[in-house]
Amino acid sequence: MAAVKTEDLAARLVDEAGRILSAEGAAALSLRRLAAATGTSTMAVYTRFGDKQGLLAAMYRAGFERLGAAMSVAVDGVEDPLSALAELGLAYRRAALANPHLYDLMFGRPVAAFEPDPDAKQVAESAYRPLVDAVRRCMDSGAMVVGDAERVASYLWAVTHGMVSLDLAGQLRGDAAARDAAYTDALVFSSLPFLP
Amino acid sequence: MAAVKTEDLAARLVDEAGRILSAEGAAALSLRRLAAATGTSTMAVYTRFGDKQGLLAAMYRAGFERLGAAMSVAVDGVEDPLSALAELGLAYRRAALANPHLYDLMFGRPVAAFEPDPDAKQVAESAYRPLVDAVRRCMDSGAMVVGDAERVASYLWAVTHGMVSLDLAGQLRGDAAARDAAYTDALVFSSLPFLP
DNA sequence: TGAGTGCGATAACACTGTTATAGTTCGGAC
DNA sequence: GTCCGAACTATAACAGTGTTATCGCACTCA
Repeated sequence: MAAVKTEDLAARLVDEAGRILSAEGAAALSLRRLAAATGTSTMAVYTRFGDKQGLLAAMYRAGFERLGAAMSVAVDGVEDPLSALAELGLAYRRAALANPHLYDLMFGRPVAAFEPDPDAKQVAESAYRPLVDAVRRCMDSGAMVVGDAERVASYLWAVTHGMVSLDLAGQLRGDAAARDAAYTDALVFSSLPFLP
Repeated sequence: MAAVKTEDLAARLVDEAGRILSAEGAAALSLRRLAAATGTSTMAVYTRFGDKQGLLAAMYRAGFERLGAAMSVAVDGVEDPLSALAELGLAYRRAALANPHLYDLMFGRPVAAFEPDPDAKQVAESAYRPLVDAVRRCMDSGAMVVGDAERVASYLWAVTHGMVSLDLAGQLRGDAAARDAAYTDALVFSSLPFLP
């Protein structure tokens, strides 16, 4: 028994923790529960991640890595720069709605004032990179007025994040179809100030 | 001793809980701590609010009531409809930055998957009303293209909320002044699509 | 004055994250 | 083959959490 490499155990802990978080929320994610589900003891978390915060930080990193990957895939092969921008927006919402609790961990403080360490924030930056690149492509191709790409990207991100966040908090009225439509409208509105 | 009416005790519990939440975050808000600070026992929370969720719901309500009041005051006496809209946006951010943890409670799920009950959401709606009114005034006065005021207000709210939320999560780069500027820029950008 | 009733204080229960201790297992050296 | 050393893990204990049952007090009303 115990034919599991230690490297795999760390990954399995993060995976299983993500599963519990997605399925039952932050309140259900206890170390005893996680240890039982992974077939080990709570000490595994402490030797691997230091404490629960370390585990959450690893989940935070994994979440942004997956988000960044999903965003990259979304624009892969899309020629038209404005279409690529729209695809990014749609992919962002899709990822958030597919795993709301993980989204909470990444963009809120669902558990005990968890503060990501600086190098974890670097990973968050990398998920933001495809958006900046897409905006820059729009400017280079003349689809957008030339300006500060970072600033524009930051604004576009705030719009998508705001819509998704209000949606998840139950603050947007209307059924699912109406909220879908409101989101695509928001994508259009957000880019209008920067079109030539 | 004990010259405190029961009505006052409920209010004092909510007040003191808000103080602890603002000062030290959600992790520090325990019932024993709250009871000690208020000079009573944990049972007071259970007889008044049922359980901790009930206390959080009361705080949620109080937060939105204060937010709505702050928004109403912000537009009070402002004649120009577009200026009123801008004042609302600034007041919103001011309120959020003044009490980030309460903002988390209202727009996220900082503690144990707390779900506000429907009538508490009604209070949240009332805080949203001044914004819809301001948009409608813009449309009536010709400062904005006539359209669905609720939909436009929802979009404007998403922009402000998105900017504030990313700011609080530490996802916006730049110093305080730069983030202030980015916010006022965002207020301008957000209204551009609806100007005549 | 006395009965009744609602409310708060106390203490216990099951749970949480964390840590100290002890045991187990695995690798390599003689 | 045997033994040592060093990780790692399981177990159990500690302080703290939300919650609840029990008990006693105080206040109200007849």
